[in-house]
Amino acid sequence: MQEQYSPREIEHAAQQEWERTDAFRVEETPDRDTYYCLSMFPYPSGKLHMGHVRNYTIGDVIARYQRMQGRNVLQPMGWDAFGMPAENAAMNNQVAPAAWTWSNIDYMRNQLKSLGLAIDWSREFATCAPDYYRWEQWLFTRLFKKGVIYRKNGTVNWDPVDQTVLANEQVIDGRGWRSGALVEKREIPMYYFRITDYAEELLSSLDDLPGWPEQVKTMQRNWIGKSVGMEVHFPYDQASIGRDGKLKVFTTRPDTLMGATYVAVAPEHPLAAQAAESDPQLQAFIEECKRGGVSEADIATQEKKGHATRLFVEHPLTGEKLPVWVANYVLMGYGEGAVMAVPAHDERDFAFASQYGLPIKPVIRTSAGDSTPAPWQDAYAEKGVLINSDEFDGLDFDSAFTAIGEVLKQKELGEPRTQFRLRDWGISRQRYWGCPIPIIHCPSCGDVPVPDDQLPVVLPEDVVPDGAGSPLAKMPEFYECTCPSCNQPARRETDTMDTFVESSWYFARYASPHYDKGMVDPTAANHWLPVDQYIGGIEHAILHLLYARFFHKLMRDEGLVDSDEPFKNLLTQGMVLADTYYRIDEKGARTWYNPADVEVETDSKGKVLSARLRSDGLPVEIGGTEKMSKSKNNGVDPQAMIDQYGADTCRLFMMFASPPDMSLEWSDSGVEGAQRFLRRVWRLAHQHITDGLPGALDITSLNDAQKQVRRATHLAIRQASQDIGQHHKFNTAIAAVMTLMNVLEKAPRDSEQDRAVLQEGLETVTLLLAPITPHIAHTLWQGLGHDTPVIDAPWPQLDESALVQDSLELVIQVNGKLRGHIQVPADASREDVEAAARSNENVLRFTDGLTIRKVIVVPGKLVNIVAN
RNA sequence: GCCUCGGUGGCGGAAUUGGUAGACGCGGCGGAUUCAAAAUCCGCUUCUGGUGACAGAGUGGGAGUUCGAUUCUCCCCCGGGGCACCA
Repeated sequence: MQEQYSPREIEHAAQQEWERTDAFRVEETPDRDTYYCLSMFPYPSGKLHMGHVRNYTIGDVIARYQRMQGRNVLQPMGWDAFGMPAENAAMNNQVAPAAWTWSNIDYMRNQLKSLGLAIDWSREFATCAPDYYRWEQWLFTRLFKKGVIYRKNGTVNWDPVDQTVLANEQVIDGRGWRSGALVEKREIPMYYFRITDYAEELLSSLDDLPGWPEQVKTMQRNWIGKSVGMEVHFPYDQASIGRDGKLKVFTTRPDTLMGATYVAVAPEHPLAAQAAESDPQLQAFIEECKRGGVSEADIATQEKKGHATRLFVEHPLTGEKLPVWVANYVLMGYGEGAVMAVPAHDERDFAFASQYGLPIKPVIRTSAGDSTPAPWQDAYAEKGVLINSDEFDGLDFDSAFTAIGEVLKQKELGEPRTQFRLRDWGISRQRYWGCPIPIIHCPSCGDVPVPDDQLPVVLPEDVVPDGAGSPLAKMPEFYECTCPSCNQPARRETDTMDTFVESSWYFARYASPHYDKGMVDPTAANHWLPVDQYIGGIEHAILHLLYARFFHKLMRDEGLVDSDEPFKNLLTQGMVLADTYYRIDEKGARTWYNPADVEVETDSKGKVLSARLRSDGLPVEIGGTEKMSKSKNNGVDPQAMIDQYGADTCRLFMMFASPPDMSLEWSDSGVEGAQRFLRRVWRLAHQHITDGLPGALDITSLNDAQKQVRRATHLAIRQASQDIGQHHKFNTAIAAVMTLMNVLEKAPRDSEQDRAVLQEGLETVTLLLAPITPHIAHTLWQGLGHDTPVIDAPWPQLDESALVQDSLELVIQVNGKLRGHIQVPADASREDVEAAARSNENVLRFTDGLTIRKVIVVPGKLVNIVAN
């Protein structure tokens, strides 16, 4: 072992040895305990950012720790390779998305390898490869035939200038991000997954996931949003529009039905369109509602507006005429796209009724009384006894629910129903760089799925999109085809799939990544699945994780996997945040500048005053702290840090900075300290090894000093084992090793036994650090005299007897305030402890003139004397 | 707007889940070593008052429960994430 710690050399050597011995390649070995450790695969955006380093180091620490527990650990890596950034890069640089993506993958693969991750690279794949997405298309055709996938209209953001559909991210303040044009809502046909058919199961099986954070399960439950309520029909007979019918609404408060004073429908509701046929003003209002983006955040924060129609519906119980309004706050996507409005007991309806002068009729006795004068009070929404409701007066919520449900059922005007907030998953995208939807539109046969023997539908790879419309729709050589059932000329679907589809099943593909007879090899898939530990950003808590759970169930129902859930344990990593900086051009478009290119001015207290771009010295706007992302250009490239300090230092620094589930504002202050710590470990080990390795440790003949050192070693084992193995708190595990090092550096090294105790300490430091800083651990382990590599060494065992102490220090409090410390024998009785506390000098001083009322003794911890 | 998580020294964070607030590290200050510097080592470092022993205050703000609250309860403020086409 060299005297100087030189990360570059030892990291290179360790990585070469792992590669030479294929150290992380795994196979299905039936007699071994398996552990599938999976980190969310990256989008190949160009370079790694700190969030990636954090994510993959966490995964690697867990994988290596599990290997030291003796398990057969699978840790794969791949690329979520389809997506919008490739199209944007293509437009900016005139490179085809495929070429851009593949070169990013090559660069980022090298970056990942330089981090020394224990990955089985033989299983690597990219989702943009036809032998991957072929099976996605295969599953699509199966599901389409089963009716799990269907076609209907959906609403998208339309940029009238660029003549293209925009993603929500591309709509900023209601305008297209490139054109600056006001965005409109537009209805187009799309394919949908019937995820709502699985809503009940997706909800209930959350209870079978004790290894998931409560926070994520809560968010998913709320997202699925099961509510029990009533479907209520309001009949209408409208000579003016020549149609009869029933307006269906869903309500969770049928007990307030007698207080309904109007109904409101979404602007997209068919009844709104009917009413507008003879009403130009209403027509104009509906047009106005089309302005702006489709995202819920936009819709929910816009001003609540409504417009009366000339239509009326009948109250299902009283027959009273209720006016029909069109309101922009009613969402077409939830329930029936129509609501019954009870202004007296719903805050939003109350505001709307007040604004438009609609009647407010209280029908519930609440804690605020029998009436509902303005302003709104939260108590108005309470459940209570019914009033002003004829035959239902005096009933409480539950009996009113039942009674009103029965009457509605008799009249065939409604019945109890469960409603989910969850909507079916629309997956059609009018984009190029995605998996083609395997459907052929035939004038006589309709939508025909592409037969298995014609899969995959290969995406042409040399296209450079221009940002106007869908490129595939302009390529006859792609879309012209013949119908598989009737052989007549037909047109291939030119939409591609949402990229969430690829990331919904990749975890299963890793079990048999090169299998060419099916989506997965069921034997391999069932060997590895479910994933034992899944690690990824909290930002995926809902969408990705819900879709992956849904897909796993779809695959189960196709007989491809046996398990019900894909991820047994989930660790949601907090995001790495960084400041954002931008400038706005004359069109209103924003250009984002990387924090590395910006100079920040602060006052004497460190408060940020202004920021300017280094290259031109001119000011930039400060956009706040956000997650590192391509779109805000605030990702910090870890490469410079890896080059300067090495992978171990980066890994150590990143793991020491904070616990994995906490969000982290990026700052590199402290990297030096991580490096300094590794140098100290190296130096002590080097000195120890140079002195010659000691003989065996004899724990029966240790002196007090040696016992203290050995106690420190086993305290570190206890702390690190809990922190890494159970709580995934790597920062405190590292702190424990640092504390141990502080002891070892001062430990005596004179006798053979001194040095045997130190040997145990240094071996412990090496083993505890092995998952976190694997390269230095690899070298130290050899130096400490071991032939087998540290990756296969067992995790150190705690010797409880090393922790035993003869005496303890207790805290003495008077009235809860710290007043002193006493040293007592470990086996002292409660009486002895109390007596020692009472006679403490400081206690006497602070209780002087007071009467002692109570003495609380917490064994091994403290004594609190209550006096007044 | 809705759902969810968080807020502790100058900074990152710790606190065995109701029992010594600030572990461990960064930064800062002082010292040793050195011709000098780097590196390394030692000491101090929450705030206020005091030369000091020490005392008081203190975990976003306000109230409460308790012998004792960073931890539990209620109200409020601020920040992060998600909101179905960023991934």
